[in-house]
Amino acid sequence: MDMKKTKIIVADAQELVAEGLRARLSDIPEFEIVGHASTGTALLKALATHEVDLVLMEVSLPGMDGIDATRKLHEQFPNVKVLAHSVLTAIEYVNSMLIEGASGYVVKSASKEELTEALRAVMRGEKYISEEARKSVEEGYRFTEKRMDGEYVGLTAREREIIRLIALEKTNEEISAILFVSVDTIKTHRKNLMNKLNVRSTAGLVKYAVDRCWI
Amino acid sequence: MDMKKTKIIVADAQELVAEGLRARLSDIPEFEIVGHASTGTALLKALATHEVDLVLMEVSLPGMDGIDATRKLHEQFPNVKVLAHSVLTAIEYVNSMLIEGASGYVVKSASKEELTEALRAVMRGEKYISEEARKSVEEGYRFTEKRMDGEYVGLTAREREIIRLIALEKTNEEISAILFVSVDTIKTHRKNLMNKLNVRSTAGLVKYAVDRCWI
DNA sequence: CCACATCTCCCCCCTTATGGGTATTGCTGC
DNA sequence: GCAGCAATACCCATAAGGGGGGAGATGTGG
Repeated sequence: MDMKKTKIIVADAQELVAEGLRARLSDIPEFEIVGHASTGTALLKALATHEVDLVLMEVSLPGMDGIDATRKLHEQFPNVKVLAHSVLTAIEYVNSMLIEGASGYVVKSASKEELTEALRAVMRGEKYISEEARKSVEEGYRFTEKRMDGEYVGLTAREREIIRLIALEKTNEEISAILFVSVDTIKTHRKNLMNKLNVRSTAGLVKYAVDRCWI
Repeated sequence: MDMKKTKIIVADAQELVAEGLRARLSDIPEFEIVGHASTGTALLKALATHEVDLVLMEVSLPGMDGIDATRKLHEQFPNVKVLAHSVLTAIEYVNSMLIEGASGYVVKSASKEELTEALRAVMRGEKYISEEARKSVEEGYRFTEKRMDGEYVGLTAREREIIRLIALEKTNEEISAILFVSVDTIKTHRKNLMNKLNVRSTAGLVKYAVDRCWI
């Protein structure tokens, strides 16, 4: 019999989700939810003081999102495992989380059984990816020509700055004024962003920014 | 002593939120969560068979959103109270919910105490609106010239169809082909949408559509 | 040192969107 | 029947976005 419980922190903007998870896992003795963080920054702070085995990480987090939080987490706490836990299943998010070191990706609508199975798999050192996420990634590759190489391209800091301003309804000219660069530079960044994210208009960029809570 | 419990259904895309609410209200005997619906359609179906006093309604719901669901709910079940429960606090959502007959608007980050207070107020026949939502509405009026009259302008069915297609990265020409109308018509709708929602670009329209889960 | 990535800026050309009108049709409510 | 609204369509114009290319200035890491 295993006396050592797996200590879990839930990173999710909504505390209600954490409470729901706590209720859901309450009768499974091997797991214990020891805390909740509603932002990436709060999560890193909590990890510094608590002993934690695993983080159930939402991708959409205000401030620092789940992808960035996972990167920083693995730099500072390489032994803490991360299981992504989100409604988003688009290829960009799944790939980003796995690249940053997540051990799996469970959709938020997963049943109690699937969730516990995923948690156990991750603690055994295996990967677990929900069917929906896996399917979405496959279809993402099927319907795009730009990603057939299988390589994920992350955004640079500058690109994030710009996509955020785009989502805030700024025009290229306004953005160029804010960042003190030429309008052509913004146009170039915009083109690069659309190529990287495989979208064809402002709408796609905005959706990406909103999904990642960059609003 | 009141023997009659208030029967509540939670309408939220995430079942985890419903579980969190159940856990949160479990030690308050006057309330009982009798069900959960993850879409507006499912909610109306559940109301037809269950006896319910109040619906805790998320604004963002897949399929039929919370605003439409509240309208239909009040047509079919005028005695069921609705308490909006969402992360969104933008003026459009708060006003829309209240106009459609919601008795209050509680933010999702509200404490257990605030939530129970809101539930009790609504069951007494009073209105309850969270501070954040109230503030957002006031500021919405302060910073816009187009809404100073205080009148909320709802979107028509056609406008929703079009804003959805815009958010799906369609161009005006593609939308016109899908709906079998002229490009000029789409342009007109687009202009009307931007005026009604008080945004100045595609980005604003996309954010609105995403927030309402029209994706 | 070289390779690589990032950020910057420029060229050309074309499409699309935005903002101001006006106007017709049909439907609904008074 | 008339007022009001929704949906349709057109005119004018300018502003903004989108797609192709190239290219110099950094800094970082192998």
